[in-house]
Amino acid sequence: MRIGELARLADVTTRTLRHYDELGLLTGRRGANGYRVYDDADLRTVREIRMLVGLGFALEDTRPFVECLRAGHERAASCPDSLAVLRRRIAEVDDSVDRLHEVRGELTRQLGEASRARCEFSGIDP
Amino acid sequence: MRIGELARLADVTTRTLRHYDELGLLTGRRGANGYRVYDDADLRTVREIRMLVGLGFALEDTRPFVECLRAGHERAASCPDSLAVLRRRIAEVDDSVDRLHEVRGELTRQLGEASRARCEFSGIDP
DNA sequence: GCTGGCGTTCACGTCGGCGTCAAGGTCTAC
DNA sequence: GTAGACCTTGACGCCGACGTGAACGCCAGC
Repeated sequence: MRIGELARLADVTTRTLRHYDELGLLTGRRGANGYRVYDDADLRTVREIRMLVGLGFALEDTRPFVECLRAGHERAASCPDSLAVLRRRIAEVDDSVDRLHEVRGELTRQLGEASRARCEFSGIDP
Repeated sequence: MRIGELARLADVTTRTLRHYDELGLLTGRRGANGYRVYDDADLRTVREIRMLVGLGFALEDTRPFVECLRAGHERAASCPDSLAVLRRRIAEVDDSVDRLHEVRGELTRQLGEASRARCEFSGIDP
């Protein structure tokens, strides 16, 4: 299939697929006329990339998964490099959640103090 | 005081202060020589901005707080607009935490499936 | 043969929050 | 009077993941 059809099937734009090509992430074959030619494996790969991006991975971090698929593995995450990136991402998410909890605490503290200040100003007892 | 001293006291760069000036966020007075002139209130404002940025606010979202201080209020968060932005940010944080929990669940699911796949491949019983 | 719908490459624009020059003006100390 | 430590504006660079448009090639159907 050509780039337009793959884009429709994978629900991305052709620009996105060309971008992946530029990055060497999804380097399809070329037809005699210079057109990019893709197959079902490429569709599978794009879907994998989009799933990972949806989980917060940078495109560069999806590379091990893509290569794992290209190596013939059923599951893109089953290669050592993929697993390492996966675990790293989990650690990042945990850190983010921790930081957000701290931030949330500080935000509510600020909200409470500001509300009290407004009540005093209005002469309202909290 | 001039821009360099304020930068030192607030632990930011002069570029940062000029950037705030460009945004109209911290428009100081000008001396006879064209130099920016700041006072203690400006220092307080910069510290407020940096604190808010540390809590994930965009610079534009700090504007209500800055204006609240300029209006003479003790607490930058005690004005209606500040409170609205504050509450909105709390909601954003809650959404982010929820999304990160979902992401974390999906990540561990992927990790589990990939590990099982590797064990089957190695002939190791999980 | 020509229109329309595909495809191609090149290359700049977007968003935020500055960093990092460059080219110059100002003020102080020696 | 001159070094150097401050200040000014202007303008491009950076990061990531594309959007957007220009200018062109290819091919099917009428």
